[in-house]
Amino acid sequence: MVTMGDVAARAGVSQATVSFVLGGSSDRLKISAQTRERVLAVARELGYQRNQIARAMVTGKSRIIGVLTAPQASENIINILAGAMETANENEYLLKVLHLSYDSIDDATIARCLEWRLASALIVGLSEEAHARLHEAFRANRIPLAVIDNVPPTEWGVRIRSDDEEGIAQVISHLTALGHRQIAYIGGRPGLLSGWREASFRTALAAAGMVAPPHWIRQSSWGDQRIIEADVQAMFQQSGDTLPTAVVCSADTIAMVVLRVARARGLRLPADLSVTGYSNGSLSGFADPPLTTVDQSFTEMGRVAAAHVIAIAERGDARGNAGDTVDGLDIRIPTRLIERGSTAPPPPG
Amino acid sequence: MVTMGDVAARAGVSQATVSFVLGGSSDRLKISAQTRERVLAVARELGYQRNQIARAMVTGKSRIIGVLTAPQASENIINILAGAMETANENEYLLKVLHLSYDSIDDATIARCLEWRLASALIVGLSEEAHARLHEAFRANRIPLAVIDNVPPTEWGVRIRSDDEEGIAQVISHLTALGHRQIAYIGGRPGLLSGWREASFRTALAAAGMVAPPHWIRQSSWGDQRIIEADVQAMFQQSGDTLPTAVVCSADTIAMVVLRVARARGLRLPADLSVTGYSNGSLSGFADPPLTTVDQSFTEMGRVAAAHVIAIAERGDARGNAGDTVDGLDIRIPTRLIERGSTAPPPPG
DNA sequence: AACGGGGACTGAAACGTATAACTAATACGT
DNA sequence: ACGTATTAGTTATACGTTTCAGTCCCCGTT
Repeated sequence: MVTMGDVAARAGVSQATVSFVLGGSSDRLKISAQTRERVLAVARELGYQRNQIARAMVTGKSRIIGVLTAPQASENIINILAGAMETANENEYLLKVLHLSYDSIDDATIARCLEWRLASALIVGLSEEAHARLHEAFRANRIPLAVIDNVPPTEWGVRIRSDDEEGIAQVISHLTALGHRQIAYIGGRPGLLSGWREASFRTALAAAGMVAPPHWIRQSSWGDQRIIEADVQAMFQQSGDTLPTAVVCSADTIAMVVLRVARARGLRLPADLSVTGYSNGSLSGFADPPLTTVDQSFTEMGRVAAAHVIAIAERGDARGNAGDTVDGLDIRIPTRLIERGSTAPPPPG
Repeated sequence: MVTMGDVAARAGVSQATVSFVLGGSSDRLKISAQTRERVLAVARELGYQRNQIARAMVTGKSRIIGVLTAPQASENIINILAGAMETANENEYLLKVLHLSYDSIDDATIARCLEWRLASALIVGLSEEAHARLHEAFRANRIPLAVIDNVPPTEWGVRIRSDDEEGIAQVISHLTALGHRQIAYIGGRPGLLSGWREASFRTALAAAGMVAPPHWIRQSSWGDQRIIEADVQAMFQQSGDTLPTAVVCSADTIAMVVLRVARARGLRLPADLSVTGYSNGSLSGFADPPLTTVDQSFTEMGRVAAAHVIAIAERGDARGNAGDTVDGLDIRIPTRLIERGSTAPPPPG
C-alpha cells in the first residue's frame, strides 16, 4: 500500500507536507498552490489511499459509530441505517453493527465497543434491560449516545422518536372527517412504544369530543398473531350490537390481523369497517385492502441521530471524551398520514 | 484510557510482557504463571481495554468486514447480518455497513473500503452493475469477497446462495402430493433471482411428468403491485375455462397479490386455488390464508459467508493481501418448506 | 570450572499518520 | 539597511500496539 512517505519522496517534499495537503484540515498551514498541485498529482498517480486506521490512532478519534439494534422491526432498522449512513458518509464516519438481538447485552459486546474506541453509538429498539445496561456503560465511558425509540427520558445522550401524538391525531382527524364516531384501538404490549400511542389515542379522541368504552381500547401483542386474533375476536364479541366503525391499530401487523378477523366475521372492508395501521411498512401496501397508515420517516430519524452524535463527538477532546453531556435532548420527527384503501365513510346505519 | 504501558508500570513488568499476556497469541513466548496472573489482575483492576485500532495499525490487518447491500429485501438482510455478526464476533471481527442502495456504487464508497483497509467484504442483493464495479475493485485490491446472491459465477471471491432448485422442487412435490396437476408459475424480473427459479420450476415440473402452457409461466415484478396484479389477471383471463389449481410464486409479495386477485375473482382460498410464496418473510404469516412458503435461512448464509471471508483473510499475509484466490467457490444453503394454510388439495372438478 | 542451553523477560524498532515546534526565506514599513 | 511579520516549508515526536532480537540467569553437563 502506498503511504504518505512514498508520495512525499516522489514529489520531493516532506511527509508532513503531504499530510497537510491531503489531510483536509490544513487551515493551519499554508501550502503554495504549485506544491499542492504536485502532491495531489503524485498521490493520484501512485493511487494513494489514506489510512484511516493510522489516522484514528494518532488523533485518538475513531470516527466509528456503533449501531446496537434488534432484528424485530427489520425494515425500520434498514431505513434508519440508510439515513444514518448518509450523514455518516458526509462526515467521513463509519457505521458498525455491533449487536443484533432484542434481549440481553453481554460483556463481550460492551468490550467490543470500548476496544474499538467508539466515537458514538446509536441504539434502536432494544429491550429496556439491554437499554439500561448500555446506557450505563456509555455514560461511564463518556461515549455520546443517541436512542431512537420511545424510551423514558435518559440522562445521557439524545433521544429521537417519531411524533406519535401527532401521528395518532392525524389518524383520528382523518377518521372523523370521514364521519366516524365509533372508534376502537388495538395496540401492542405496554411499556415501550404502545403506551405512548394509547395515551395519544385517548387524547386525540377526547379532543374530538368522543370517548371509547374500555373494551374498545386493548393492549395486545406486536407480532404474535394468535394473541392479536384472540384480542380482536374478544373486542368484537364484547361489543355486542354496537360495533366500532373504525379500528385504529398501533402497528401494520396488528391491522393485518384485524382485517382478516373482520373479513372472517362477514364484514365488508372498508365499507363496514375502517382499519388503520401504523409505520407504513412494505407490508401495508400488500394488505387487502391496502392499509391507510402513518409514515414514520425512519430514514430521517437515522439522519438526525447520526448528525447529533457526530456533532457531540466532534466537540469532544482529542482523547475521545465527549465535551457536552447533552442531557435528555428529546427530538421528535414529524409523521405523515398515508391514505389508502382500508378507510372509508362508516356504513349509513 | 489505560494503556499497556500503564498496566506494565503498575505490575512492575515491561510493556512487551503485558502484550504477550494480553495479546492472546502468546504461544511464541513463555510467561510464568505468576507473572501472567499478576498482569491479568492489574489489567482488571485498572479496567484495561485493548486498543483494536493500534492493534490493527501495527499488524496491518483491520479485522473489519465491509457489508455492501441494498434496502430492498430488508428482512433478509437483517437476518444475513445477524448470522454474519455471530461469526464475526467469534473471530473478533467487525461488521461495517458501507453501502445501502441498490443502484450505482460511487467512487467515495470504493475509497472508504480502501481507506479503512477492509479485511474482506460481503455483498448482498446489489444490481449487476454495482456488482461488477465492486468485483473489479476488490479483485484489484485483493480484498476477499463473498457474494450472497444468485449472480453469475465470479472469478474472485465466494458465492453463496440458497438452493433454489431444491426449494422449488420441494414446493412442486408438496403440491403434487396434494393432488395438483395444473400448476402455474409467477416470478419476478428475469436476470437476477427469478431466472433461476423459473428454470427450477420447469425442471421440477417436467420431473413430475407435467408441462405448463406458456401463459401459465410469467415473469412479472418483485414489488410493483400494479404490474403483478395485471399479470395475474392476464393469466386468469388467458386460462379460459381450465384454470390452474395451484400457483407457485417466486416471492411472498407476489403470492400476496395472487391471493388478493383470486379472492376478488370469487375463488375460495385455498379450496379453489393453492398458492405458494418464497422466502418465508414475516409477511407470509400475516397473509390470509397464511402462506405456504420456502424458508431460505438467511442467517445461515450470513454465517457461512462471514466464515469464508474471515478464513481467506486470515490466510493472507501481514499487509492484508489475500493468500488464495478461491476462484468461483459456490456454496448452496439448503431450503425448507414451511407448510401453512394457503395450500390444500385441488377442487374435485 | 567452563560451557551450552533454555526459560523468562526486556529493549527497541516498526506501523502510517498528525501536529507542535522550529527554520529559512521573502516582504514590508521606516 | 534593519528589525519584524509572514509565508512555506521541514524535523521530530507521539499515538498504542506487535514482535524480533537480545539479555540475563539458572541449571545441567562434561
